[in-house]
Amino acid sequence: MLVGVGLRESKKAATRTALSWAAIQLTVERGLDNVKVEDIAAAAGVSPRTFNNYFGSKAEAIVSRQLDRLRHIADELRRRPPEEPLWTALTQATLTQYQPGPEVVANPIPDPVQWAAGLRVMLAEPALQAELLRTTVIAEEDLAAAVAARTGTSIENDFYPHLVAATVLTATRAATTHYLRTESGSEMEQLLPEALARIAAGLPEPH
Amino acid sequence: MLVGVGLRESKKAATRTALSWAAIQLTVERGLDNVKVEDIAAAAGVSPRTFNNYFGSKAEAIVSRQLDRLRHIADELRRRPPEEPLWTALTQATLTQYQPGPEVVANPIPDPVQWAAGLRVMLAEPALQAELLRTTVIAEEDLAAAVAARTGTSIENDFYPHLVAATVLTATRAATTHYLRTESGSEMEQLLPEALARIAAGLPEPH
DNA sequence: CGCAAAGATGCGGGGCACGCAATTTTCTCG
DNA sequence: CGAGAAAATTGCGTGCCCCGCATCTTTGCG
Repeated sequence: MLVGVGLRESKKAATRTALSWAAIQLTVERGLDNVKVEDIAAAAGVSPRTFNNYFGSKAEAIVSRQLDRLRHIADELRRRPPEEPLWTALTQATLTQYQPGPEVVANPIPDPVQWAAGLRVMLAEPALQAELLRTTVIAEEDLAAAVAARTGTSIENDFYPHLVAATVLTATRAATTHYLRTESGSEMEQLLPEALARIAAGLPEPH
Repeated sequence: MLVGVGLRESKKAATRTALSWAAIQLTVERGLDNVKVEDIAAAAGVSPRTFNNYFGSKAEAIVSRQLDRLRHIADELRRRPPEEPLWTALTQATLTQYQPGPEVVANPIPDPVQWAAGLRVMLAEPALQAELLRTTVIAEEDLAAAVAARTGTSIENDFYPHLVAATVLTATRAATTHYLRTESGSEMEQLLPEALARIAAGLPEPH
């Protein structure tokens, strides 16, 4: 049996997604400490004990979708034509992350304004911030490997690929934060290329 | 009464330091989940309940010294002469972090090799990684403010100071990781300037 | 010296993470 | 198809953590 196509695999994936999605939704609605693991499990139609078979903590469940998305960046980078300049490829690869996936389209948000407000509250939770940062470090490994492959550097001995990966992911985080801080004068599709362009230019002082 | 010089203040600071130090030491020795809050409190000569008056979690206690050190970077940056180029000042400011403070000199490590090994195990703990990353984000605010002051940009409206602060702190983290990953061919005093120089040059591919 | 403010402590509760063993579901192969 | 193997789900019990509240002790100040 090929991996990923059996009934088992698809059910597991579905449960995992349901748990993560339920965790996010409930947290955005009520706030993190008004959501018990019991609630999340119930919303996903599964026993409380099963929740911890999939995730080690509430925070991990909430953050898992973000981790999945960050992991795609490395894949996208590998997919870019090799003759493309590195920073062009990196910019394009990171931008793919902001195209809404099918699962978001399928689940339309009832009240976008209220949702955005809840999201901010959620992201202000220290425990979630910490876990969220950890996802970028995990994805960093993948991205560093892809950068190493593209630039002919070594993932084990060279500092370069790690530094580039860390910097790129930091730039996306900084762009996101800026986007949330200011009441969005500009969109991510504009902010992120700007950030990466600045970095590729060596972050010179403005004007 | 001036802040910070009363008996009360100094006792509080001492207790805080003792708790954090005990938490680190015990964790390096035995591993995170073989250390109970009770143990840390006992080692610091204080009741278990008091521990949580100072820190919200074990992780926070362990990480608090690192946070203190990162906070100094912004102060150091402000102390650099204003005519100094930005990236020179940033490099110097971050380097001060690696001069061992008086409390480390006073408490000599019995077995440096074993200590280093324990440190690695400790830093591999997911919960600690997460909390450690959070400290950099907290320090990032301070640093961004200092960068804004030096470059005449706005902490509220401009993206630039945040991007610079985030990138610099990420570089120090990447350098630390590289230092721990490779069995230290080079020291931090060499690695960190290299990282910042690469960034100031726009991270070009190494020929 | 005595009162007010602030910190330390003890107690108790809610909840989370996880090990273990039993049970149900899915897969594989004769 | 059907039986046994493999894997996932579940229930139960445990240890610990974090925090609120009330009380007691220490420090600060006039």
